Amino acid sequence: MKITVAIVEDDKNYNHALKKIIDFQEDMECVAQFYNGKNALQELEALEPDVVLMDIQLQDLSGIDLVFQLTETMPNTTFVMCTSFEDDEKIFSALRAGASGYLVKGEPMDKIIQAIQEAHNGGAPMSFTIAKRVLQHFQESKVQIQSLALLTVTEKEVLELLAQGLLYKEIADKKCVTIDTIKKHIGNIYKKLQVSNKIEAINKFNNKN
Amino acid sequence: MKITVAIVEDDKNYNHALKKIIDFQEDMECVAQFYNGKNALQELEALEPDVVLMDIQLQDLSGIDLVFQLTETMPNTTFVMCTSFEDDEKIFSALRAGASGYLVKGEPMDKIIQAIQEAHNGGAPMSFTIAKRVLQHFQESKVQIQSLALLTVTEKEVLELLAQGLLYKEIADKKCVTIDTIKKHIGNIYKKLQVSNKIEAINKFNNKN
DNA sequence: CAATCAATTACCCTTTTGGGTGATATTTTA
DNA sequence: TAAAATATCACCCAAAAGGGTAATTGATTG
Repeated sequence: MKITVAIVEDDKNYNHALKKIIDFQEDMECVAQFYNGKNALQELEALEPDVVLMDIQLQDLSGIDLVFQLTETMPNTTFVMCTSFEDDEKIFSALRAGASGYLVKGEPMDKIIQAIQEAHNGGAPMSFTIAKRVLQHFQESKVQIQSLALLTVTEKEVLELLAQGLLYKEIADKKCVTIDTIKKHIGNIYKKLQVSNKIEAINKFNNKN
Repeated sequence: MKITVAIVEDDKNYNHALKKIIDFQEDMECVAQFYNGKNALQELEALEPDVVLMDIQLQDLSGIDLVFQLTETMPNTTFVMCTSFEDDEKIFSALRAGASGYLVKGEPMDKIIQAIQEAHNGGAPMSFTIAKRVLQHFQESKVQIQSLALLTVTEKEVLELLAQGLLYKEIADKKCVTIDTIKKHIGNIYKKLQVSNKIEAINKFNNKN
């Protein structure tokens, strides 16, 4: 069985080039080409391709929104984003929307073929630069982790519970101490983290900011 | 210039096998082998290898803690984790600690060589299964995004500001409305998200939980 | 051994939140 | 067009959060 592939890409030349190289493969077949988001949204569901190569910036719709909707109704299809520029937020929105892979254009054609196969096998093909961004996303939290190291064990436990949305009273009950003790701990936490309310503290805890 | 590589791995056989294959490469050289964390911690800094292959579970220390400390003092060294099993939490702690790559053992040797090169070139080599886990991590948030779709544009803006740690008053000023309006919006947000305080709302917004 | 740190409790006070009700103008939708 | 949703403002009230001071106990550390 050939892997069926659909292309959603408004650059006609690139779209055609992709089709050519896909059809050239023995184990692949390009079953549809779309040049805008609207048509893709209407017709893709009926086609049920194995893999969709999706441009991120279409004129009419955002490829990310498209993926967000289509992954709901097409559980057996995997989506690989293709984009000419890498914007941090775009990468993460696309991954959250349900994309299985993320390639930058200009990737050599054999890499794209390899990515289609990898995506179809349940993998997560990512371009060199994209994988690096994803890594950096995790490492940004390191600074926060270090500031959390200032906290005592009890303070960390309290902050953890606070981050879960518990009230002072509830934390006090859970730890079997009075609410005043919890207030004191939280006051100390705020001083150490140099914040002045729950949310700022929790943002540090959750390595946001 | 050869890429200098150090190995921290308590399985002697695997450690030796890695050294052999690395030294076999024309552009690489294994400059040190460690069989426990303590020695590695003491000696790695002086060696300044380009790449360290680090086992996650050493008998004496956690490879993750080791990476956390060493990345501080060795900014020019990249760390690639090697592990025999993939535990979600371990993966993300390792990445947060500063690892640049993450391989599962049993990866063919040529993949490991390729990973060393990729890591040294600033990339983020990850085994197939690891990359997939990382992807899934992002996609877990999709449910939350959908519940946020219930909110109106204004409500989303208010929630965004709330999540940044602004007070009602500050949000009101920024949007040039009264604090009562903001209170009303926030009340509506809580009803729609079925929560009863800031933190629960923000946790949904930040796709935690 | 003295000093510091950690955890605990208490009491004071103000500000911030959250929930309720009600009203008005505008826009969207059925 | 009538009904529903949205955005706006107001007032009331109670609960929760945050900041200050002070004191006790136990553990750790210089």
